[in-house]
Amino acid sequence: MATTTPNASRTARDRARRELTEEIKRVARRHLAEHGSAALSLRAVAREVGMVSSAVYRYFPSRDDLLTALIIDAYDAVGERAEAAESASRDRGADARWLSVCEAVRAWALANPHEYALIFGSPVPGYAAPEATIGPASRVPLVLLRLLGDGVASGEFVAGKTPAMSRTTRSDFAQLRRTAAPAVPDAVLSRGLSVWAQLLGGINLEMFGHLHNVIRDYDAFFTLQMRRACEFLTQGV
Amino acid sequence: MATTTPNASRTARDRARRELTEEIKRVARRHLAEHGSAALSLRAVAREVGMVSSAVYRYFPSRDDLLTALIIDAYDAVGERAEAAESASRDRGADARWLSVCEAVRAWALANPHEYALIFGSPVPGYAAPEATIGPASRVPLVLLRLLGDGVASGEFVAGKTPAMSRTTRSDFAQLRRTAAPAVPDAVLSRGLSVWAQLLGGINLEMFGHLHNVIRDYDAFFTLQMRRACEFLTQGV
DNA sequence: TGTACATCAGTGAACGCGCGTTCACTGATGTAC
DNA sequence: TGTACATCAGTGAACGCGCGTTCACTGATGTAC
Repeated sequence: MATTTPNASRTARDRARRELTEEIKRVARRHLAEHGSAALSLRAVAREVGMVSSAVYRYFPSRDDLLTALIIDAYDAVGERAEAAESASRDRGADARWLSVCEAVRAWALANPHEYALIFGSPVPGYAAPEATIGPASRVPLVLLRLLGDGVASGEFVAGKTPAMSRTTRSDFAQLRRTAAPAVPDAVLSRGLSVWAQLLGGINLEMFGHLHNVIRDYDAFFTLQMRRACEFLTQGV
Repeated sequence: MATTTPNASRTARDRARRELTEEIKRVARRHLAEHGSAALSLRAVAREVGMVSSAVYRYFPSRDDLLTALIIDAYDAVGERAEAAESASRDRGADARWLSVCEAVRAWALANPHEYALIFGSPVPGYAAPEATIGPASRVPLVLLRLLGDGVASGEFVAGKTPAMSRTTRSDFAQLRRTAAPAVPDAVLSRGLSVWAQLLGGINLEMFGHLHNVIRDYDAFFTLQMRRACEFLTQGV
C-alpha cells in the first residue's frame, strides 16, 4: 500500500498540479476582482504565483482557457448560493422563496462585482464562451424554474388567463417546460422570466451606477422592488 | 462682410477643426462598434483618420476624453430615439406609449450593441464617468417618468395601495417626484422602476447570450414580456 | 492693402510599458523491468 | 530493491506586437497694425 499508488490523489506530482491549478485560479480570481476581466493578464498572475509566465501554459493552454475556468467558477459560485438559499427557505411560501433566491444572487453580485460583470455584464471582447459553461450557467435559472414548479403545484402561483403569444414563443415555452419546469403554465413562465430579467436589470442599474444620486439606500430599494416583483408571481392576471 | 469674420462657423481653421473632431468621433464610434470599448485605441483611430497618433491630442486631450465624448453621444442617440417614440405615440394609451419607448430603446440597442454595452453594460475598467454624462444619461429615464406622470394624470395608472417602504426609500421617491415626476404616487413610481429594470435586464439577457437555446424568436419574446410589463403599470395592485 | 507676429494643426521620433505565446533547455518525479 | 528510460514542471530568452503620451519641430492660417 505504501508503494502502490492509490487511485485518488495519486502521486506528489498530481497533488502539486492540482494545488497549483487552484492557486493560479485563486490569484487570477483576485486580479479579476481588483482590475476587471479585460485587465486579466497571464503574466501578472504568473508573477504573483511566483512562476515565470511561460510556466502557466503547463496549466492553462491559453489566457482564454483561464478565463473560461474563472467563468465556470463564477457561475458555480452564484449557483451554489442560489441553491443554498432555496434549501434554507424550504418551509416558506413560494414567493418568499423566490425573493430569498433573488436576494442571494444580489448579495453574491455585490460581494463579487467583477465576477458578476464577467458572467452577466457585457461579454469579454474577442471571447466566445465554450460549451462547458452551459451547465454551470444554468444552475440559477434551474433553481428559479424549480421554484416556479413548486409554486404551481402548491397552488400559490395561479396561471390566470393565458397571454396571447406567437407560435414560436409558445413552442419555446413548451420546450422550457419540458426540460426544466413541467406543469408550469405559460402565464407563470412568462412572469417568472420577467422577474428574472428584473432581478438582473436591477442589479445592473445598482452596480453600474445608474441609480447614483437617485436611490440612497440600495438594500431597501432592492428589497422593496423584488418583494413586489415576487408577489406579482402569485397573481393570476 | 467678406473680410469680417461672421460669428457662426468662423474661420477655415474653425470649420476644419469642427469637421475633424466629428470625423474622429465617427471613426472611433465605428471602431467601438466593431471591437468593443476596451479595444478602442487612439492610434488605430488616428491611422484611419489619416493622422499621426499624436495629432489626435489636438482634438482630445486623452483617450478617456474621447471615450467620454462617445458615451455622451450614445446617451444622446438612445435618448433621441426614446423621445421620438414618445412623440410619435402621443395619441395612444399610456401603457402603449411606454411600450413604444421600450421598443425604441431595444431597437437602438440591437442596432448598436457596443454602444449599448458602453453605457448600460459593465463599466469600462479604469474609467470614471465625468459629470458631463449626467444630463444625456437622464434623457431616457426622463421620458419614462414623464409618461408615468401622463398616465397618472389621465387616470390610466392607478396607485392602488401604497407599498410598505423604508423612510429612506420614501424620501428617495419623494425627491424623484420633485425633480421629474410630480403627482406620481410611490406605488406607480415603484412599478415604473420595475419595468425600467426589466427592460434593461431583458435586453441584457438577449444581447449577452443568456437566452441562447432557450428563446428562438427574440422579437416576439421581448414584445410579449414588455407588453405584459407595461400592462402591469396600469394596475393598482 | 501689406507686413510682422502670434496662434495652432500636424509631423516624426522617441520613451517606456506590458502583453500572449513559442521554444530549446534542465532537472526533478514517476514507471517498467 | 536498483537501474534505465519516459514524462513532465518550470526556466529564461526571445519574437513581435500595440499601446498612450510627450516633445521639439515645421509650416500653414489668422490677426493687429
